[in-house]
Amino acid sequence: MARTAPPADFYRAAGYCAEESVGYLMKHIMMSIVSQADKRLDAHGLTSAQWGPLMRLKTVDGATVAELARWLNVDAGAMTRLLDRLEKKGLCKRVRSTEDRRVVRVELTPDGEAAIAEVPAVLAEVLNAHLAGFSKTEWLALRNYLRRILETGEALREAG
Amino acid sequence: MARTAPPADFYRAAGYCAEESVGYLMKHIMMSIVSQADKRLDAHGLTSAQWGPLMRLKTVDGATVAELARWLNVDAGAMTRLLDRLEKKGLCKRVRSTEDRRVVRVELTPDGEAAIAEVPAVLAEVLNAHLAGFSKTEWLALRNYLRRILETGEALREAG
DNA sequence: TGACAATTAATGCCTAGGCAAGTATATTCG
DNA sequence: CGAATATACTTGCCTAGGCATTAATTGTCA
Repeated sequence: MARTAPPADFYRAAGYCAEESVGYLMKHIMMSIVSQADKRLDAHGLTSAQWGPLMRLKTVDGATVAELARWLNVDAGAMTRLLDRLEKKGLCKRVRSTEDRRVVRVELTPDGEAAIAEVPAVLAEVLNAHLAGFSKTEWLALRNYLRRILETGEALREAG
Repeated sequence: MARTAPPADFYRAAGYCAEESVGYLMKHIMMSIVSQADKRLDAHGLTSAQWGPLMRLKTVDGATVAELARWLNVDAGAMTRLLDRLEKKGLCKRVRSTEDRRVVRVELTPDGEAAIAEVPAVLAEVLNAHLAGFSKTEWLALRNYLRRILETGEALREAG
């Protein structure tokens, strides 16, 4: 395992200011992105939480509940209930596996495929709108920063 | 109103890849930060959603429900229920205003003040841990990028 | 083989947010 | 003054996630 860098020293308990925290900024950016995407996806009968598993099913049809939950980094119970709602709307269906009878495979229905048709366009549009004014160099730098933070966060979780 | 830059052109519907999206990256970074902070704040009986209003009350004691909701960018109904839970735990109390009887002022109790004593240290620690390996220049650049995106997002909301 | 452990899904109970409708109070204007 | 309007919560109903427990099934190993 690669040795990890020591923690940074940018924030301190005394005089901590929310508006200067990258956490505060990212939280509010995400709220903006999600609400914009929700507004546009509402017309297709989807919420921002629902297109995730459907999009995953588009590339990995027959994925299991556990796989979807891991992929989206959510609880298995939450995924069960999310699939309940999607199945009730007829966008996917569950099929008990015959090889391993514990496993449930999830399949996209034609209605489900239709529902997610516009999702990539909506996401691209919303992201591009939020990145107005960014040069390609800046965008790449931002993406690298974010990737590094995410890797550090994953290392933190593994370290406990 | 300042003229806004045209949307960027970094993402496209065809071949859209979640892992390359700054939205996906920020979402998972926030999940990591929140879960780390939650783990540490659990010892003080707080959740990540609960320290927000309490910290705001520390600087603006007697803030109204509407002010707290605006500050945290959440629904007024959600704030009402969050305060229900905080009040039940004895961390704050509601006082009906006498000047304007529609208004409810929220005040921090001694238990509430004690509960948030460690919050700034926890937040600083979690953020610094996630920023391990960042130079001060990189951190400032990241913060600027995030601020610009947030401003663009707010302009989008106002524009509708 | 048979007890034990591990895995998969599902369920109950909790916190939590969005939206819409309702209630109480305050303000504005004819 | 009095009706219309606006504001400040509150509540109900929905989606949504975390944690703990349970049931069914599979794998392991003595």
